[in-house]
Amino acid sequence: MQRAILTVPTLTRYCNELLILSIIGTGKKHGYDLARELEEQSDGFFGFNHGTLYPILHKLEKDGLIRGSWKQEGPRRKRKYYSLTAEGKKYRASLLQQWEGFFTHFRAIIGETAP
Amino acid sequence: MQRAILTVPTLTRYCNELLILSIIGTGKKHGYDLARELEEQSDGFFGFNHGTLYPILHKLEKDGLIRGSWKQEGPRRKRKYYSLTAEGKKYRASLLQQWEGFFTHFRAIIGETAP
DNA sequence: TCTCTATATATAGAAAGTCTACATAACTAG
DNA sequence: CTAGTTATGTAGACTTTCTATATATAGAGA
Repeated sequence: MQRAILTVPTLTRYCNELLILSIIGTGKKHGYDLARELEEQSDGFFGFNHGTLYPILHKLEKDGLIRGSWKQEGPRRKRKYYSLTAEGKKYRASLLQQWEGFFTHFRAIIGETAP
Repeated sequence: MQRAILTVPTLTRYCNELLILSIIGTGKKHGYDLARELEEQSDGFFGFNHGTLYPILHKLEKDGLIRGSWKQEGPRRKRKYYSLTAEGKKYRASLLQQWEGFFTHFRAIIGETAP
């Protein structure tokens, strides 16, 4: 059997990427806004450190999965907005599929969570 | 809201612990056997490197979550068998609960996986 | 007997990735 | 005009896994 990319050791990284790609997928976002939306949508459960978020965004952009463009806003303020590329959409779909596999296998081993 | 311990950054570690505690929970196991069972039960999806597994077992033992005891087997062969302590059972239950919370929030953000 | 493979435990150092803290700057409300 | 929020970014510490190596027993096959 082919070993999944979403094994436990790489889990953190792929989960972060999936969260980011999913939120960007709902419309153009800049980094700071993205972190806030993640926190709001999860009732504070998830939260990116900025020192974690920005390097991941840079990496995703370098890999061609998202496209960033600076936008002048106000007289001096600039924000960098990101959107998914076609490759990014494919990548997100593959991560979702991997996630399903992970969840199924993981759940089978850890058992049910009845109280 | 109280921040969960099973956030994305700590996910890998807690997943590994949960897998280990779950398999040990089904009966006394030694390390090598544990790795094999994990691989078999997940159809090869999961697999521990030995360099990862043994340090985790030592840490869990040091923290009083599992108890290890050497057992003479054959004339010269020794194996170290592990079993869950009462504290380990509680810890596993808390990890399971955290996992549920994680999954619910994560799924809400990444959306459905329809093809 | 000898050799190769599997079983079994363990550790050292490399590699990957996140976290904390800091740096910079503009906007906003009082 | 000052304090807090918005906004992006980097450096270095820290945590954890991964790869590779070391050691030793058991069993199968030539």
